[in-house]
Amino acid sequence: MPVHNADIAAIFEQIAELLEIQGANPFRVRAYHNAARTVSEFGREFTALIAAGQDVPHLPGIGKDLSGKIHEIATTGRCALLDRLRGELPPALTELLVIPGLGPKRVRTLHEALGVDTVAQLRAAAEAGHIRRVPGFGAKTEQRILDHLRSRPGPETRMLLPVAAQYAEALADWLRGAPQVQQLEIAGSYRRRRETVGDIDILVASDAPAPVMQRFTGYDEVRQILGQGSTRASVVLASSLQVDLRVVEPAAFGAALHYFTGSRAHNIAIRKRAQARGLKINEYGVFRGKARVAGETEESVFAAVDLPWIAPELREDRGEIAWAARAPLPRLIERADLKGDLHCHSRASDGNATLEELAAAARAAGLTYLAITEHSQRLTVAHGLDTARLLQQCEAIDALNARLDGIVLLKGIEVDILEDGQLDLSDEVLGQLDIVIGAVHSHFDLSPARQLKRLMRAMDHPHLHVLAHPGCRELGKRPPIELDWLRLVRHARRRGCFLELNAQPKRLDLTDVHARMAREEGVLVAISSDAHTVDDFNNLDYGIGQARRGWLEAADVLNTRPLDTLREVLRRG
DNA sequence: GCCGTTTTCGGCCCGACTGTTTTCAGTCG
Repeated sequence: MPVHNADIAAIFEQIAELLEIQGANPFRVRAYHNAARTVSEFGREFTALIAAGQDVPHLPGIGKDLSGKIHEIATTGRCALLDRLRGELPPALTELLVIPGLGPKRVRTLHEALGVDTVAQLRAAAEAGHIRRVPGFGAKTEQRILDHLRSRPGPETRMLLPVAAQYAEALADWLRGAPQVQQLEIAGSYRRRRETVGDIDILVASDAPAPVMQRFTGYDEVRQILGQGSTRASVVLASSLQVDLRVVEPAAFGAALHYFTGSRAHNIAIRKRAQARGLKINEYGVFRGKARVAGETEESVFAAVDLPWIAPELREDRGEIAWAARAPLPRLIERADLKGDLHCHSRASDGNATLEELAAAARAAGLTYLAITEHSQRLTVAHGLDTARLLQQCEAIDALNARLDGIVLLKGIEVDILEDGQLDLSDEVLGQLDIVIGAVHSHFDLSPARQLKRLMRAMDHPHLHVLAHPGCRELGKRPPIELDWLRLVRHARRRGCFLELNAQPKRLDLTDVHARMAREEGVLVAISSDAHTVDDFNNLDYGIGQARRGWLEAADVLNTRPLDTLREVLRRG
């Protein structure tokens, strides 16, 4: 069984949790948590690197010991430290940590006092009334555990960004109705434009917190109030979305916004930087001793630690701080930079709009060209086009272009990449099109080596311009295909191919990490709506968010070119 | 366990809220 980076990260997470329950040095615990994150975000598979005879590369927070463990896990699939810890503590104890109110200390106490090692044993102990008798516990804690276990809401679910947006924006509007609200921002991973969000963080500036808090907990979608203080409250909405509200005075809004936007790792790094300058940063401002020296705006907070403002999408502690300290950050792409869209479907395959309707909607969305890229014949469920139908559509597009104003339709196809890397239509017909995007819609589970070979072979094809939704994932449904991404990206570079960043919120494929890899390797990215309806051009906003998380500038994106430049770029040698 | 314009040792971000206490530990973000 191949060992993936995700497997290494999972082992580090479990080591961290078991060490925590053992009461180990919290900074050692944090080192393992950090390492898990770094490993899972690293662009290449360690197993592949090591198999190629290379060393584990130097990564921040990964020293001699941890890089040795990465090597150990990648080559053996096991980790001696984890095996030892599992012998010392029942591994199932870590499953208790997800229960609200139970952290490492209390889990350990329950283990020692009551012999509780599993969720089932915890439930039995709670039902028998044993937990309330343990020192440090009480009736309320016991009840809270029981409530959670009885209402067991299944595995932790994260919402797609546009789904969360509906609930979050409505609640934000409701809060803005309070006259005491002076400023309001939805912060957290929502503001960082992560592809999914686990909860919503709302920040309000107000001189009168109490009525704001009251309005918040009185919102009619609130199902449960998890906690409520004078400046902070947590609720669960009927949709199961958790929302946290924080109210601060206006003079602290910038500091609080920075704090509440995160990511946590970014915040920690910024606060460390402040420490080194004799400053302290918290949600109330930047302080030298007791004097507040900054905090009204985010810019002032960054300036206090000698940094320019860093866009929320970059705040993941992926090198943005060191970068900003020595050079200008990328000027991140914006929606207005997009000149066209290179992927959509009409009624001819599985879309539900006509060519004319799509053209009008694209023009209304500010675009000047739109590639029509139906599925190809192999995808029968989507009414994929064979050669005859494709040529018919080309004629229809020519005719339509003659009448259209302000937008040009490009003749294209989303051609299926077959299992062996061949394309689903002949060279002859593909050569007549303006643009060919290729996509995998089957055999997602080939071995990484075969999958890579398949995609590289498809890219070798002289007429293929863009590899569409390269990871083939659907968030929450289908995992990405497995392959060595750096080799794929470098092959695209050699062949003059481009990689799509599919902007459908359920896909957002490329990932942020791979988009950044493409930029660093000099491969242009196409941000495409994959529209199937006239409303789907709104997807482009989500694609832009993902692209910004991948550090992309307008110049890194294929479809920021005006049409004549685009045509030149597509004519690859 | 990591890391170094104070440091190879001794630090490591910071505060709100809850429940169980009677001054605070634990959890959470």
